[in-house]
Amino acid sequence: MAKVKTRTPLSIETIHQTAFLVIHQDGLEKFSMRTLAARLGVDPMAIYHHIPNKEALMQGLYNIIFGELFSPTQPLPTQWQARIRELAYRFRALALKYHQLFPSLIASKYLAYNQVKAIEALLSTLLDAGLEPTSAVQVSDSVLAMVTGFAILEINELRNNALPKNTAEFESESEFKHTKELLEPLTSNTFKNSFETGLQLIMTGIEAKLVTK
Amino acid sequence: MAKVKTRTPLSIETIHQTAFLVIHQDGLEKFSMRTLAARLGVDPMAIYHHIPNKEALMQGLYNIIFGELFSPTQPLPTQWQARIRELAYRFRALALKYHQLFPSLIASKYLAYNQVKAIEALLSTLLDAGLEPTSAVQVSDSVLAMVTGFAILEINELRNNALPKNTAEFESESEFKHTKELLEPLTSNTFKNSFETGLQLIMTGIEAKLVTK
DNA sequence: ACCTGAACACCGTTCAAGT
DNA sequence: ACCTGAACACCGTTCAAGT
Repeated sequence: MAKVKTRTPLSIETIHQTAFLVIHQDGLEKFSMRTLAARLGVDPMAIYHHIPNKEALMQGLYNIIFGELFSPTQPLPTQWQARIRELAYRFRALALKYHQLFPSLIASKYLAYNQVKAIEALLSTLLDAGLEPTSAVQVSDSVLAMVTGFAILEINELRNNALPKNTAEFESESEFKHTKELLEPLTSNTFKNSFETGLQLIMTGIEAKLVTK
Repeated sequence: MAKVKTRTPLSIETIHQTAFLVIHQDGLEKFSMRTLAARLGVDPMAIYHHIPNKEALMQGLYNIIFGELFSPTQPLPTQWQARIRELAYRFRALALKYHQLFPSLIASKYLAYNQVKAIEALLSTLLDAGLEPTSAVQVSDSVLAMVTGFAILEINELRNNALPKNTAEFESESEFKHTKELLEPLTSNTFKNSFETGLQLIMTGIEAKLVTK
């Protein structure tokens, strides 16, 4: 007679799944091997049977996140400009969806397998567009840098602190002369607008590169 | 008669200075309030008399780092293109100099005062170039995003893992068709080259924006 | 094969006390 | 005003043991 109290055995999938849950609900600060184990209803050390250490667990999460870039339901456009835009916007969407995890993901020293796949997709597209291999690598780095930078800018809502709420106080103690004309655009402009502008700057630059070739 | 054993009293400056030393020598992982106190020859709690918590200490370090952007010995160029390039390259130089600290600096939710000053310098320059305020903000965000992204790319030497050392193995298990023509540029191209290319892409884009205005 | 429990070597920080 | 020391509530991880 089989035991009734047989719990579903701990699997790497449930570990990942529960980790996403804990991080999303309680934030990355509250997330630890011990809080994760508690949520799993398991001894902290049980997790180590499926994963060598916390760093490996995090890398697994990062890889799952980037796997979503290639959801088969939505194929990438064929035109190279549209492909690059689509990849960039998918990256941004992931950054916002997993905003708790993204800053640490970005700071990570390693690339997950699905991140490499994303870079390959970028490189392929740029080669198809007609760039030389060396140019393609450099432009790919540039696109990657920009979307990465925008991710943390947007997640941390930086630049919202770039100018103070109290304009008068600021003007008195700063040599910055453009506060008045910039206060309105700085507060009203969204990061999505900036992201779009940044993408356009790069696309214009690429097209100029293709013409002068 | 004054005591002989009077040590130089702990100051915020020596705390910062020693923190930079410890982090540079032993890495950010080894850095803690306790290891810092040990290096200062002081009880861990002595530090808390000069600083509210570790987060504030880190913010202080970040602010000092960005203070170096405005070293009075080297004034910024007057021409707007040269100014932006100079600011970008100074940012990159700081990222490489303080590579141990930069990933956590970038992931930080707050902007240090001198970071705000740097953004102001960028914005001023773009207004001087002739951009509308709204455009200036969006382009400033783009430049900031790109240099920020390149900082972590270069520090973590990412993209070096983008393609495997073993080409044969890779080709067999991947749909990626461009390995051969990209292997050479991917290994030989430096991030400095990519940084320069990224900057050119943006500058070209800005100039196109100014013409069509 | 999978999980547990005690233990180790750490953290940041509070709080009461010393000079 | 400045520093100390014990203590609290945590970490990630090793190691020996249990089923």
